[in-house]
Amino acid sequence: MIRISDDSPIPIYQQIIDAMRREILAGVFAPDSRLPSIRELAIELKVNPNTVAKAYQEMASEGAIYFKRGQGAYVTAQSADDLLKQAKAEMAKHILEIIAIARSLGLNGAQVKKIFETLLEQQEEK
Amino acid sequence: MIRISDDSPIPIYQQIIDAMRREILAGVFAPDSRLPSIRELAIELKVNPNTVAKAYQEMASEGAIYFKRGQGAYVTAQSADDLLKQAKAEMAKHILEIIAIARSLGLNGAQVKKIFETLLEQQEEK
Amino acid sequence: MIRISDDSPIPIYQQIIDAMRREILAGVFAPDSRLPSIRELAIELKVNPNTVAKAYQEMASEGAIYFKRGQGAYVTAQSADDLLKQAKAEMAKHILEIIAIARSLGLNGAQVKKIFETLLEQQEEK
Amino acid sequence: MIRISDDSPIPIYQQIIDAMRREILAGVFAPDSRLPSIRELAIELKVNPNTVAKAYQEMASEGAIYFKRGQGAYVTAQSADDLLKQAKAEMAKHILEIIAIARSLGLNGAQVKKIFETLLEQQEEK
DNA sequence: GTGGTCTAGACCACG
DNA sequence: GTGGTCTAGACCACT
Repeated sequence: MIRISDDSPIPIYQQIIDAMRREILAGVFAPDSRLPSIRELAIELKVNPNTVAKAYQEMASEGAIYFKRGQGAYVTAQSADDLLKQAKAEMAKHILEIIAIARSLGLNGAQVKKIFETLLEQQEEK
Repeated sequence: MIRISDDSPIPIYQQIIDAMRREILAGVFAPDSRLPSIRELAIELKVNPNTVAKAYQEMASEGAIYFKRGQGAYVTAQSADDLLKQAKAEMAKHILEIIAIARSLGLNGAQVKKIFETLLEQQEEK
Repeated sequence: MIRISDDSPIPIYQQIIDAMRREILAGVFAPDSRLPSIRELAIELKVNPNTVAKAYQEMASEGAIYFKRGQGAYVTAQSADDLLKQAKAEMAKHILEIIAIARSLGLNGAQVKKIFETLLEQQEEK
Repeated sequence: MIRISDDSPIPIYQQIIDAMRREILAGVFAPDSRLPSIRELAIELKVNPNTVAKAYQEMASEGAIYFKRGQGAYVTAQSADDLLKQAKAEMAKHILEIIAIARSLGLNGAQVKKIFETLLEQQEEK
């Protein structure tokens, strides 16, 4: 199930994209399997169909899914592979940000690593 | 001094805040010292004065700086400490994001740590 | 026989019409000969019968085929001639499009001709 | 000026894209020059702003234009070059179609060429 | 039933 | 002023 946060700064259609990406990666939706229809998902998420359509459209233009006319949306075959690369790129971005902050604090790599490990442990306990 | 990226997804006012924070942390602006005026900074950064004003307002509401009527903006005394906390909070956010992505890929803590270290080394070489 | 592309931007019913036209022109279906039934063709093409029905309806309204009650669809007698005209009209449409594009590039007739010949040779080699 | 045909089968947002592409190619909009704002163009074309926004969004995702926050849309530097390639690709598609039709009629290359030239002359006289 | 297009109108962030 | 997001609701083509 997908949870949409209405008061998040992240646009709803982006939240849908993120959620679908994760489900595809997790294997919930196998390659060439059918995704929920725009209308179905819109009702389930209590969101306007246009918003879901925008999310699907975006994923289609990225090549992660494709449409069969009159039949709905399907997962692209190599979708999971591409998504994995994208996910890694995402993580790299965040690490870049962390490094930038660390530098402004005058921290070196070893210190950054330590902070990361500490936070990682804290998060994992939850 | 500060470089503003016009086509970054990060709002200009936010870029200004980030930059000022780093300069305060680095000691460029000491506690109770006067910051450049809105107009000066706007001209220097080739940016709309409203944008600089918004950045200063935001920082003032965070308590990092304060205004003296008719005299401009000054750095708050304990500002550096607060900024450090904020910086750590920022880093924590990014790490949270990384963990969230890693989990959607089904990775465990050890694997995440390894990826982080690898990426960290790659970035540091640059 | 006929190949239907499921992910083409061209509607399936249109693909069926195009294919049937070519087969009639090629003499596969002689005048007044019986076409495959809607159900048969639907099964053969792995397509919804409604889609084949739409294609046949469309062709019937163009006069290319006609229905005998309870007996199926038949090729119209002068159909081949009409189809030839239609085919030429189709080609004319495409040429019109090419000219429109060429004009927007500021090319004159001689230049368009040359481009066409070059591309034609390239395609024929395949 | 752009003319929008309301009863054309081509979507309005696509017509806008086509028109803008041609104007960029024709040099009406130079690289890094500002395009009319979404609202302006919407009023001029008597069309809903969302429709213009969709056209602009599409062009941006293709890399033909880019947005400066709060300032409007601008033409990408190498936009004209890319558009030229796209235009040639478009023409190639049409030629492919023509050849496919010609083959179903049993025509050879020389005959196709002749038909093309005849139609080209007819069109140019208009 | 499916998605695609379009309109109208609202609210928001950014400059 | 700029574009971005979202809703509501309509109509259409395709299967």
